[in-house]
Amino acid sequence: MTSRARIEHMDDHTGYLIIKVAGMAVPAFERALVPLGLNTRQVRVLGFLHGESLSQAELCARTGLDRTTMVAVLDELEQLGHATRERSKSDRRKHVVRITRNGKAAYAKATKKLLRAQEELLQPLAPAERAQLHTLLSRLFDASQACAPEPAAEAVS
Amino acid sequence: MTSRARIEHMDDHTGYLIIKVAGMAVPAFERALVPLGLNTRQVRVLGFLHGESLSQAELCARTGLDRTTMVAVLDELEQLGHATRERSKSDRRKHVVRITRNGKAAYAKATKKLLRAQEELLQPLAPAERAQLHTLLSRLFDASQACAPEPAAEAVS
DNA sequence: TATTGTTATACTCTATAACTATA
DNA sequence: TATAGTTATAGAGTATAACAATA
Repeated sequence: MTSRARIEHMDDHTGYLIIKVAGMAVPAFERALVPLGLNTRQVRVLGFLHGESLSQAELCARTGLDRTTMVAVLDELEQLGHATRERSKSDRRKHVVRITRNGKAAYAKATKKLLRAQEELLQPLAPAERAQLHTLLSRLFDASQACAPEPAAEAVS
Repeated sequence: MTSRARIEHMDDHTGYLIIKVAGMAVPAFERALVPLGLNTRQVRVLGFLHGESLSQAELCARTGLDRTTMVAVLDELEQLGHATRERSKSDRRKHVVRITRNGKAAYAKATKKLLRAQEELLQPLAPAERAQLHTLLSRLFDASQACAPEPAAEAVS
């Protein structure tokens, strides 16, 4: 070869491809929630409240959000009428965070919107390929989680 | 089942999985470059300068970076001795940005570090699966690019 | 002394607009 | 008038530390 090998842009690497596709997914999801007046972070938190009432610290542990950020998110959700805070009777330092009926309805709508956005994002792939992609990404994510086990968080009353 | 359908966390959706895996990849790549005193943005810009000299505006078009951000990145690269700026003779408004010998060496090292980081990230997957993942992600990305065609940028002197 | 939630602060990123010099 | 590069500035987002209440 007359020198100058084909230029290898880091943009072509699989790792960077992941980042670029995520860069498409993030705004797509945020856009999908705009009509509901919600953002993905709020919806994520609602998702963890769907089955059980948790303290703010426990919500932080599950979502990976900072506790100062969690204060802001819950302020927003409370103002929207999607969640409530009340002091725990067993440990008065803690707040029991509950999702409201409104919050559950909003979460259901949000899930539909997000699934539609995902549908659009994954449209170039056939169903079997989407399943493949899901499996491959799950394996990558699970492998990383195996290293850093999270301490089990219990529900509060 | 006694009501209460299985809770469907948005964290389990493929779209969100992409975001989470990207959330692992970004810091992994940044960490890989720390020993070289570089970040991914700088390396990306270097990658586009590898074959040809470009104006800042053309670099912006290719990388998608804002022109004010590009100023900062090139300030950094210039200070590191990895790139140079000089006024174009054909159009004195433009700067011809060139990668230096040092810059090429740094880019080569950075590429190795990034490939190793990617290797680690993709380790849970067999080679054939990595190729699959690459193909699937490429299809998603290419499909999105097909909508917004970029105007061809020419090299400068 | 440690933990829960809160507030205040600082720091980074990004986006916008305004300015200059050239065309 | 429009473009290339630069600078200044404001906003959002994030991270840190300090604080009050409770354990």
